[in-house]
Amino acid sequence: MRSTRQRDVILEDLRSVKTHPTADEVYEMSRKRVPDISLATVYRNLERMSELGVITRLDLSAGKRRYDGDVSRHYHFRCPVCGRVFDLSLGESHTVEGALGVLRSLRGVEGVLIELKRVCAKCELGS
Amino acid sequence: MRSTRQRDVILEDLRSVKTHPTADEVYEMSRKRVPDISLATVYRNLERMSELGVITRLDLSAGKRRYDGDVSRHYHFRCPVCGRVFDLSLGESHTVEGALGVLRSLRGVEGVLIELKRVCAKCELGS
DNA sequence: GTAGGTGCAAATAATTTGCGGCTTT
DNA sequence: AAAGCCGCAAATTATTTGCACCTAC
Repeated sequence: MRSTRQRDVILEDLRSVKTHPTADEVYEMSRKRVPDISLATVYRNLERMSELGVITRLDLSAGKRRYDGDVSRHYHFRCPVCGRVFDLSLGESHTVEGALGVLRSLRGVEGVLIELKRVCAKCELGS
Repeated sequence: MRSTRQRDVILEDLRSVKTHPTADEVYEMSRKRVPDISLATVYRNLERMSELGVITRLDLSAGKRRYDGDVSRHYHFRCPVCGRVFDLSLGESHTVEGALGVLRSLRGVEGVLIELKRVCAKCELGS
């Protein structure tokens, strides 16, 4: 994958925020520095970079897909009302159970989704 | 909400399967008994019934929304490769932690998503 | 009788793709 | 120069909506 102005800006922009922007939101950010960038390019690059593991793709909303510039191991939760996606720290134990504890202890945010990145056997086995 | 042939068939069909069908899949099922049912009617009814709590709407895939005829308290997980959504029992402890234990103990299926049905404070507080 | 429901077709919304031209390497 | 990108516009996919007709209560 070679380096282009568009790709670099998209990645920088994605990494500069802690929200988990949609392709559209990244497009609006990147347009400020590369005014004639196209939405298709943003989609293509986000897709490409998530395939390569440079960024993370979040399929946590039914409507829009979101992206995360942080590829370190952590979980997310999403509010079913507003659709926002928040980071969830792993907690002291560094396990999912720990993350659930952190989630419960948060004042205000009660949490919605926890994401575990594994694949079911049916898929690993081929089809 | 009054009872119509279409609505009744949609609900029966949804309840008759343990997969978590998309609107499209429900449409294909219901068409067998009500050949001239329209996809719009299926969408409208699934949406309506999930608002009323008669069925559950699952926003677990980025692409398609899925529906569950089982409204009892339970969680789901989704394979990130094939997109299928499976039920996850709550386990002996009847808690999320219990469900995670069940998930881990399953041979083959290792799990992907856990869903907690709560809302974040920002939403409860108004906006 | 009428409020609510239905089918159809058109409209949105999110994402993907074909293609001719431009840029890295 | 060649492979890889890009912008644009058209195509797809999932879902929603407007409207005229229909039907359960």
